[in-house]
Amino acid sequence: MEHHHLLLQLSPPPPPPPLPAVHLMMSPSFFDAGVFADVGGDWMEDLMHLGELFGVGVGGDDDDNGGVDGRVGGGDDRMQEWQNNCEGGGSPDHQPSCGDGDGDGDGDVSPRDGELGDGDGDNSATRKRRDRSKTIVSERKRRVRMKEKLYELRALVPNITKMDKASIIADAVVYVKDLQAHARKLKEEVAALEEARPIRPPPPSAA
Amino acid sequence: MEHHHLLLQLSPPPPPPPLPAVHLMMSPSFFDAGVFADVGGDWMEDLMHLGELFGVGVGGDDDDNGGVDGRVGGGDDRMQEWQNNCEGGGSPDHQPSCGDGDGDGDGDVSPRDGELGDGDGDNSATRKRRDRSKTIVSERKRRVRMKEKLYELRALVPNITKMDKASIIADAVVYVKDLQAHARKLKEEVAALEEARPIRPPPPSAA
DNA sequence: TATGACACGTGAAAC
DNA sequence: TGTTTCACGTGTCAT
Repeated sequence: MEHHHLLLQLSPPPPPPPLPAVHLMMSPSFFDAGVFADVGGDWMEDLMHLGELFGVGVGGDDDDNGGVDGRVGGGDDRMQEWQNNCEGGGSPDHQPSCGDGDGDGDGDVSPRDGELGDGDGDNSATRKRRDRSKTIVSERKRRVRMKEKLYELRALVPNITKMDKASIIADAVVYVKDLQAHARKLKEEVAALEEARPIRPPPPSAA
Repeated sequence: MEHHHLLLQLSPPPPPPPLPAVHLMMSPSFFDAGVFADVGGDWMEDLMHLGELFGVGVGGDDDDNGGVDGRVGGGDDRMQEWQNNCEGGGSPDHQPSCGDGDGDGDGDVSPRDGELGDGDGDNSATRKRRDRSKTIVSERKRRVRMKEKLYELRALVPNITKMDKASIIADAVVYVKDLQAHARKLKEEVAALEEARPIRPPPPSAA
């Protein structure tokens, strides 16, 4: 714990340092020889989908940020670490992340599909592969979106102690409580002050 | 098999709506016959670790929440979905979630260890298994902690539009901005009001 | 049927 | 050393 990282303590408006410089790297095994080794021919759609996040392929809504407010944190999109892309590479078939007992043999198509049908390269295995990589991209977008929201929340809270995701939310919680209490106190103070002088209703100043 | 789980649906905090009734279920295959089928003898520590979350084993700091304030959301610990517990069960060895090319044959010891040494059941494989399940539990605790922080943040924000994790944070962001603007306006209003009456400095009511 | 949200386990990395 | 945080891919459920 203690995670010193950098603890930059940025004030809300000014340039937001993109958070502790976590992971930020690109594994050399991506775009490596092993990726294009024994796969048949449909690795392209995987790369297209996987590349959506970078903005290289489709001009997409990568930076969603248009939901809450105007400007927020700025583009702090970063590249993640592609550990072992696990798809399109050495093991084309799914390794379902756990021994699931293979009770449901619904899919489980023959591996290394693609050139065994010769004519139709769009059998169920290819289709499954395709929308799997689409799911991966969607999930990654979802993660990025939540992280951005977390960053703008962090940018609003003045006293950040730690940079953990959970600690950011915790600090935001105490800050919101403080702010609520402060606003309430201020409000009743202004009420008492106005009550002391009934004449001249208060200048509304700003609507 | 198609283990349909059960969907126990216990409601965590009584007064506040417990969030969208997300997943909340317990698979019947946990504590099932398959778990104790062919594993040798060291499944106990796994269950002990895995059971820490429930509070059955170790009297631990499951409900961390004691960091921010007094009461907040209450203990909204809930049980997660144990899809296929993947550890200690049918496949004792690791299925590393992806074909990692097995370039590092560091571990990969013979499965069903534990009673083959008779005297020392603590070889490297067992040790690795053990601290792996410990990592799993730690990670799960981390997830629960962050979720709880998110819930108390949600409890503070009055106008919640959606129940998504990202939307909760987004609504909290706009609420904090509103609150800050409101407090600032109130503050200058009270300043103007005090300036209009210099005599008798206002009793601070609550110092 | 397809998409979104979620919890999970897991390797890497920072402490 | 071990612990903790993180992003990832994946299966499942609900819309």
